[in-house]
Amino acid sequence: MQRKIRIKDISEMAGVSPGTVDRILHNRGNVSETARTAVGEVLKKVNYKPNIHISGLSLKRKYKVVITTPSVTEGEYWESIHFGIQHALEEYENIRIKCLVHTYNEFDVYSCREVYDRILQIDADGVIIGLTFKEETLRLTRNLEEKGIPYIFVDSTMENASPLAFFTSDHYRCGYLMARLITSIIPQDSDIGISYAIRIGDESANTSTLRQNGFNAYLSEKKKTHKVQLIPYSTMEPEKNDVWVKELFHHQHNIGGVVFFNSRGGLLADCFARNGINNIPIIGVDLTVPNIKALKNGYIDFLIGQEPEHQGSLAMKTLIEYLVYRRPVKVQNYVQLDILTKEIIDYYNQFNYLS
Amino acid sequence: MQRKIRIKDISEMAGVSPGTVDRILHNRGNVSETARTAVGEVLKKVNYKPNIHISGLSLKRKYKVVITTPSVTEGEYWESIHFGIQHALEEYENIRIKCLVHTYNEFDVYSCREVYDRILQIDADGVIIGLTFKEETLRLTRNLEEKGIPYIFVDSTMENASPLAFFTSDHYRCGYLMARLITSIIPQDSDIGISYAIRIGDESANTSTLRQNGFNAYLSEKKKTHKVQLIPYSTMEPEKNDVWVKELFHHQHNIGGVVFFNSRGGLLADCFARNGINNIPIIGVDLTVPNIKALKNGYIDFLIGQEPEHQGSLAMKTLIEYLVYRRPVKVQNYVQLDILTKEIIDYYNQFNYLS
DNA sequence: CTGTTAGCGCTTTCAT
DNA sequence: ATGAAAGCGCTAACAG
Repeated sequence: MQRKIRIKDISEMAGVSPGTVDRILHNRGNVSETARTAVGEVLKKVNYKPNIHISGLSLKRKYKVVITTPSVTEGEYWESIHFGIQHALEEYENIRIKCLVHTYNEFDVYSCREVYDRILQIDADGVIIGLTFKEETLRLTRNLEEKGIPYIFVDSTMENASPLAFFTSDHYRCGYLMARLITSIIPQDSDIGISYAIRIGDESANTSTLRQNGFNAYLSEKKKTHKVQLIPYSTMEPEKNDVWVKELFHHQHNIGGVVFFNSRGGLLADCFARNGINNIPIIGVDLTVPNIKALKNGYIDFLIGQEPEHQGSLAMKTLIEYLVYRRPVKVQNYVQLDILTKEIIDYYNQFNYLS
Repeated sequence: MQRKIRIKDISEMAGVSPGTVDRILHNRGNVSETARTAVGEVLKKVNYKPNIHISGLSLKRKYKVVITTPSVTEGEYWESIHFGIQHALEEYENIRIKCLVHTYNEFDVYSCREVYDRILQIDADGVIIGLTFKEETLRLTRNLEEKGIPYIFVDSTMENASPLAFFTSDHYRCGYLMARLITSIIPQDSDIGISYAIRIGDESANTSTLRQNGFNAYLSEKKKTHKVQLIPYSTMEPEKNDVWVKELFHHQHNIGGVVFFNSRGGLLADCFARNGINNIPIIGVDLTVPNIKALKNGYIDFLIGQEPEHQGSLAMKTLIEYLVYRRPVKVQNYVQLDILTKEIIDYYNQFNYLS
């Protein structure tokens, strides 16, 4: 294992000064073709890996990064994404990054538009986007592209956009997995209840739909004959939920298990608990505080996690490495899908070890 | 958000020079009581967080770290642990660490003793231990303790030792989880086959036993009435395995599912495949290459992963931070237990994003 | 266009 | 016992 190669080593090999090598590495211009080729030759031979921490030490450049996601509620999904972003910033503490967080109301497209307009006023170096409204976001990304500002998606991605990268879980596969799990633990002839969130307006949540598609795909691929019953759920008028649930379950019913494709299933589990509905397996997504509580209490059987901290952290790290070194970026990045149960949820805390 | 506090800031507040602050921070001695208390006062007030990357830049001290584990086979469990350790070393590239890897034959206590004797000759700054033989390891750790050399366990820990820390999964809980999973997918009145590895000598694998205990605990807690049938498995005489398996399954049998508590289950799955035994759910541990293959092919239904890369990486990071800053260390560290299925195994590749 | 120099935060060395 | 100064690898500012 040889000594690490430094800029000084390269400059000596190429017969130029360290300053010139630096200029070449960072495309700062003011370099003769001769010098460029000489250094290029050396770079081909040696495996130079710049040390970003030390770069940061002398890098005067300040970067402005905008983060835009739905509003952050404590203990919920988006908070984890933001934690991950913070974690990356701590790891790259030597790079001077100003983080501007702009959140919008995910149930209100006007709020989103307003926030996006504000973002477009900012002369940002990069943007991390957690999207909800496709049309609005498309307008944003088009504008960013015109300005040459790179952007990265977290949580989900979108057609017709050209992000620098995206970090999401495979929502379709998530639904597919949920179908496999629920069908493996309920009787073959029972029905499956699907909880769906009532939304105002025509924007249906992208990720839930993808999961639903994956779910359906599994059922038809495996020729499963379970009937599906929809269970409405309202965030706006929570008092209705109990009524709906009662209606469905206090009659004769054949529901063997329930799945939910959005992250609010813990609340449905509460609703079941209140109405004395036990022994119905529930499978859901996201490790929000209410969901985890329901998992621990035994109301939810499986939760699928999509590593939000990891998504946020990877997005920010990727953006930083791109901004500082123009490091080539892999566009499609699918994070792991975690299956959590009551038995192992206690060990599910990432990033709590050292920092 | 205020500017980060530096040593220079502290020295100015305490009315001493940066050199003195450094001496205090690192317990290098040659400091008057007056200076120590003055700086101590300031440190209490401000939240100084040293920057280990920059420290490394000027740190002349070289550290020698010994890694000792069972021999590493490609695609197997211990390789992942070593990958994780490498990953941590890359992240802390500025710290000069010489890594001495000493592996032993995990089926041969004499090999282990020999390796440990060699290790004791080394004047190491720290040791990372993946243990197999308890008695031998106890002798090693006693000696290390006498010499004041800190050591960290990965994969499993041991009573009567005083490691700086250990990073393992909760094996008991792992077995408990496996019991929950298998019983939720097999008929109530069917038997469960348990594959066990035949070992030479009286050393039974610690981790497998713990898993077995957890498994049994679940069955009795939940009053499960499944009968358990043992299926021997030999690494030494693989030709016997087919015979045993045939014997068990070609008679009338009532085995609804099989679990294995060691990492070699993929081979048993192969054995099943060769003998035309399908449709028997198998649950196992560890994401070795053969296991993953069997999972993808549908021969294994669930694999439990214990984040070996993470274990290795955390162990090394912890050791480094302790060596450089005497950072206080949390002793007991349980990593996550991952439940993997065919559907999501493709997304299970850690550390593949940026490095 | 290019080499030299100073300086980032930290540790180490060298005077004092 | 302590402050001042040099230097780690890198980038930025300056002088040519």
